[in-house]
Amino acid sequence: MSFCSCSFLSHFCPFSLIGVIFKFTLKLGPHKLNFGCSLHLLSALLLPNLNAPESLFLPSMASPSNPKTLSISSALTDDDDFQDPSPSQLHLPKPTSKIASRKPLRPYKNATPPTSKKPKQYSSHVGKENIAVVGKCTVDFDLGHGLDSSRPTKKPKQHPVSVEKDSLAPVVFEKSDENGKRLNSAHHKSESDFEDLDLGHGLDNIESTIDCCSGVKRATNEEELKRGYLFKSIEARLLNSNGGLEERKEEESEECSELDLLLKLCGEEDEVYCDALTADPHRQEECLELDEEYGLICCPLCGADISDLSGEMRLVHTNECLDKDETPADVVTANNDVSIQCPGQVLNDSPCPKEVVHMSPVVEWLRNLGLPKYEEIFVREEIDWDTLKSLTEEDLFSIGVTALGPRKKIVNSILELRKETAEEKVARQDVTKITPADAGTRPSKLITDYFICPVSERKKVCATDKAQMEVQRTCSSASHKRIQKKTPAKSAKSKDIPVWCSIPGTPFRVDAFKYLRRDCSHWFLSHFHLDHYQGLTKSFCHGKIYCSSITAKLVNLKIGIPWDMMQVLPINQKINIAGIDVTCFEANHCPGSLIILFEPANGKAVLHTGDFRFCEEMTRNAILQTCCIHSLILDTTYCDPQYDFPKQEAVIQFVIESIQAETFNSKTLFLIGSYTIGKERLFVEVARALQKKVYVTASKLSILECLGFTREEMQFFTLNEQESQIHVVPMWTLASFKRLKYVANQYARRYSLIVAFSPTGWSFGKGKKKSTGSRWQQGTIIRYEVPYSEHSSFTELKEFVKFVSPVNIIPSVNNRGPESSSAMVSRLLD
DNA sequence: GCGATCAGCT
DNA sequence: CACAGCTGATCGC
Repeated sequence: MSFCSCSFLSHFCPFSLIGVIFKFTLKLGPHKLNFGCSLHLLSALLLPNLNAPESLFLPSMASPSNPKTLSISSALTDDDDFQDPSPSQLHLPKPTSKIASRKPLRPYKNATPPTSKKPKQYSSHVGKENIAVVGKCTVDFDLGHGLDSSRPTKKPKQHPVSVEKDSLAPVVFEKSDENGKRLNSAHHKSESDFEDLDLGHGLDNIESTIDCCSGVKRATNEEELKRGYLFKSIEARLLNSNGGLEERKEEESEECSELDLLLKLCGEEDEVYCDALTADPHRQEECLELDEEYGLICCPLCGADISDLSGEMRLVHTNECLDKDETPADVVTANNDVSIQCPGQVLNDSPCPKEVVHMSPVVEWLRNLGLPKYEEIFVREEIDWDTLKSLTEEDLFSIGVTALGPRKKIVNSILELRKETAEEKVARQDVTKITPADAGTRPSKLITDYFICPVSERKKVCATDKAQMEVQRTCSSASHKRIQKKTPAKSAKSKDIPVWCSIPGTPFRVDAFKYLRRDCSHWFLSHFHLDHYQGLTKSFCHGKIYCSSITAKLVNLKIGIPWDMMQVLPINQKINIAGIDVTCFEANHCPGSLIILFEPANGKAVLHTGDFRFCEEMTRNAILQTCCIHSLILDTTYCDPQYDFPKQEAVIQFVIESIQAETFNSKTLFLIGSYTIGKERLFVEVARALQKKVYVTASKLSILECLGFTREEMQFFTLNEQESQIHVVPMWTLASFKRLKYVANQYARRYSLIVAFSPTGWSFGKGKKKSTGSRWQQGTIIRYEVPYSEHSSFTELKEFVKFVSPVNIIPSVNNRGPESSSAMVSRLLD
């Protein structure tokens, strides 16, 4: 059944010697791997002075339709045509290997949240210590220092460009009823409908490395924190240090200064106070009850009765009114009906909220801090907003807030309030200085921001500056639009929120921590990669963070966000958050990555893919099969036909075989690149196939412990670098030969050859060879770029779009505006 | 000195 | 180019 995979021969053998290939079957653990037997002999003869050709002759991607088939190029033919195998290529059955048919990794359900610590002086960066350990060096060398002087510039990945929804050419798909999958009327399923679905075919059944553990527990064993390397880690320092709570100062002061504008634009002094910050559904119910008690609440823009909406949904409603600009569009009303907004309606003419909802700002504030249990104490002690600001830690202790955590939290927040009060004064002075000309170009803020300012604060602001009336008059003509910020953006936080970070019809944001605002209290994090959680710090106080169990563990471990700020989202199970149905699916990107389905009351479901790699299992998911997606926020990282890289299995197989070909030489060191999280599957499968341990650093192990590997899988990792010649290292250490040489020097005594694997989809881009790997060599260092991608290939993107058949597609990567957006969408629909 | 942020780089 | 992230400079406290 097994056939020789001779591809790697060409790496090490002179052409003249590759003519004859003997075959043998090598048994390793559960796998049979077959290699040309001449390989070992020839390679041994040639080492260490390798003189290999540039190209690789490797098994091509297994055909999707027949994963058992590998296309193997002739040893004497440069495999430059991966995508279009030449007729001369042999098509042989794939060796019986678990890789292709193996069940993906299962999570280790009982994994204890790790408590990694590492000495600060050892390394200040995750992964950097790897090299130090690897090299057993006694000197502190830094691979990042001055190794490469020529550094090309790079644009930021995501430009915070606001893309108007309208500018994204809506794509209308034919709704197919094929296999009952997509029906025009299959909209907005009820809870019971979903209960009837066969979830057995959902992603629950997909075994994966990125499965979530349910029931996340807080780091339970405090003792573990204090032991060994875990104690002094950067993570520990993050956890232990006190963070400042400054980041909202500017926003707060702005909100309060601009609050007057809105109130005056409304032409009334009435107070509206909506609970916009709580993530607690009970609280929203309370808010609603209060509203009803006092009467109607209308949208200040369109005048619709929004009394029946929750505070959150009122925000959504009014934001959408603002977003609609002059284009008549649907607006969510209290009855979830669709109404037409009056074009050009200005605030001056807008009906204002008629009644006031009084809720103690102190109670509100406590709830926002996640400390509702102290409400009773504060009410009993008759602490009002002003008194609150003068409370000291001793005061808190004396009234019964004895627990250290909450007390500190309250003290920090009070300090912040004091600062805000001071800044409000400054802000008010600033407003008085704005000339009408300035005001016309003033930056904006959501009208809904005004709903969340505590009544007492608003009163204060209202009572002051008459000059604001001037500003209001100037602004009113454009007041139905978002006004520009009054000062140039200092940071991303004050920039416009990209369209792919907001979920239309909901008050939710996804991966939008760079754009923290007070108008949102539901922050979704699709996965734990820097470009998605950037802006999230341990001083985060803008509401609740929603993410997978694995992501929550990492957020807690690496950033220090307390568990009570996070809510773990279940997989394949619909839950209700702030009145909106939310269902999560595994994204097949990195461990813990999620695709999130939002089903707002307006019936326009939004599917946010986060970063994802489409796989066939997704098409078998009953919920995705039946739900009509209105907007698809899509990971368009590789939205270009040139990125048609192979399946992960094929690349894994290539790496396994490449390593296998060399393991006879005990003086070969294999390095596999990895991100903080990501690429785990590659080195786990290598370990499994070769039945060898892989060396990881303590820091990396602490992360791996979060990822839900089984006990069996965890045993593939070792902290003893002597125990394995396969080492997992940060990707950046493999970025250049210069760095690799540095590593090689550290290993000079033990290893005569370094073979590094850099797994990334970019190795398949323009000007790259279309193969499962490109091989580069300098002396005794061999560097493979293997197109192991955790994003969807272009083909997969097209398949996914076809499967989902959305009305709108919103590209979330490389989206620099309407032009690039529609170009990507067009490519996907071609 | 520390944390947060950003630009510049691979 | 960009994946994801490292590094040093700077700022504010």
